[in-house]
Amino acid sequence: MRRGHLLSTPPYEVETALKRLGATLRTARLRRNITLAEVAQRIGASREVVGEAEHGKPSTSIAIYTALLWSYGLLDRLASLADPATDDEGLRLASLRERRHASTPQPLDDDF
Amino acid sequence: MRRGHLLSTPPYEVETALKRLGATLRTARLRRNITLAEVAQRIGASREVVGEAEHGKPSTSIAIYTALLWSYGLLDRLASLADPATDDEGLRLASLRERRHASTPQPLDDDF
DNA sequence: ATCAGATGTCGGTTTAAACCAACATATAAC
DNA sequence: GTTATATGTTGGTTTAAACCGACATCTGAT
Repeated sequence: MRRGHLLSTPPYEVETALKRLGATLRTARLRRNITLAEVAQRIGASREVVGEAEHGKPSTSIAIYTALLWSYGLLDRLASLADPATDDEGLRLASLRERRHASTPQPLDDDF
Repeated sequence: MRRGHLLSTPPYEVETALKRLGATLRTARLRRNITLAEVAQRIGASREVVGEAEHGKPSTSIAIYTALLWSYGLLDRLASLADPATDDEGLRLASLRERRHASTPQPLDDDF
């Protein structure tokens, strides 16, 4: 590849976090006693990519990871990953100034 | 595309969760008063893909999302998304039987 | 050791992600 | 209004993700 280096060689912490996430996804699946092929079919993906997600492959789409969480009933935690209410650093900064000079053309449809 | 439908048309809950995640990532960035171009450069990606992540694009690689969390100091939460210790359903099942018939060829290197 | 099931891997095809540059639009400040 | 900055969008290129089939390997049980 050699274009953006992010996908091939992400920061070490990112790589590590993804490996851990993958391992937890594998544990969740095994506990539910289903195979790679079975979850793959459920979420509409191939068996290989699910295996890659469980290995924490960085270049795999977030849809795969998310669909796995969904199939295990663990989806609710995802959306609150960067939850503004618990983003301490962000809260500190927000209290100073919410934003100096930015543009938010479409209010980034918050209708969910 | 039309091959796997997951990337183009994920389950509604998945789509929604990703949009919410994207919105929180945008909030986190704005609070830190940095631009798309700036975070993009920091994490080694293009400005466009960061914008897409903030819109919750499902087909974007998890590396982008993860690197954003990392740059905001919010990475620690990711790995515990499917944390076996708090996977209630998984715990229930695990107490019954840890696994009937599976294979874990390489112990999925847990060295982190 | 054998057998069956699960997972890993390889080769080849299709599709599109990620990139880049340039331009369009929107917002904020003046 | 104008200007400056940020974000959105478009077109084109490169690279590889995701797919599929077949085969290899590993594990667990017999």
